[in-house]
Amino acid sequence: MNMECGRETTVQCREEISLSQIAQSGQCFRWTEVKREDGQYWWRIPAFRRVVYMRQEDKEMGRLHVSCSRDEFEHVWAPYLDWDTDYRAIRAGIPENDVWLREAAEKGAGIRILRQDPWEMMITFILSQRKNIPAIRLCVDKLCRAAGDLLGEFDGEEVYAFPTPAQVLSLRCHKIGAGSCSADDAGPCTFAQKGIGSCSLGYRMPYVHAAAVFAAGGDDGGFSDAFRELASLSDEDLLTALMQIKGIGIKVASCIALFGYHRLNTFPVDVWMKRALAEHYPKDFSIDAFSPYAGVLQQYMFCAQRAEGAGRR
DNA sequence: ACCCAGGGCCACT
DNA sequence: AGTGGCCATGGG
Repeated sequence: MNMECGRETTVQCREEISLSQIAQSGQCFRWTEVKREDGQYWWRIPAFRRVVYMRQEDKEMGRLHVSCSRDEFEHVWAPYLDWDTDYRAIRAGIPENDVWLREAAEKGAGIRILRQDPWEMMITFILSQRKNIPAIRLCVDKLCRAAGDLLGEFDGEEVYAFPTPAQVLSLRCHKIGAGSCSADDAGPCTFAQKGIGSCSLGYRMPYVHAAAVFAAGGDDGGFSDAFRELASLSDEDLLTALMQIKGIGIKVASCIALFGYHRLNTFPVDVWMKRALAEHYPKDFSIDAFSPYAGVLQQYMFCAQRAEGAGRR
């Protein structure tokens, strides 16, 4: 019996699933790989105001060891991992003649589209713009430490929940408001007080503020009606509604829809996707060919293109 | 020092 | 309706 872990459960997926591939797929920015007291490397995953550990052996593409009860896994983490979606069937639908994509999909067969918190995805991808992935991780971590609730101490470090809209607004940094602010503004600045500058938000600070204003609502620090209604919109209407928020353009809106609302046919086009399309597809190619799971295929493409790029640079 | 990053806004045509 | 400069910050 492992006293530290409390419990450990082994679960078996019916198809491939790879924690390391998911961690590298650019959709989650808070996973941390840690060596625990049992000598094993685990992914420490904070989400939904909880923390769970997961690991798997090298050749166990479908088996997971998790640090929670079977009941919690089934109700919280299996949905998070999109446990029941048939990704093999999705890969089987890739056009026969698209050899590059078929190869990319086989290499990335363990990727899942996580069902993450929509609000967290909204803020995360707003601040992702013009940042590389390590910088996004750093920025999200700073924001959680500055504004989120302490969940506890894990592996010798404090882990914080992702802040609520009200908590983001409560930062009251003089730079976060929409209006300009002179350097001698003596107003409160929680960011500075905590010694973390401005959470590295940079010019995205008013965008984060605008999203928090949109999402904040209710007297209980919950979400606004406008925010809650997003979930019921069609894919197209969801993108349009998201883009009404200053700082959310088509790419960020697509990421929010794909990773926060599990709209598997939305196809975020970033610099990597532009390279992939330029290098592997004809100029007049239409991504309609990727329907109805364009978003899943996009993740295979994203990982494959980044792997190619890493070799050249 | 240099270039780049899971872009978007705004002022120009 | 398209296009280019600009934005602030950290990694490689």
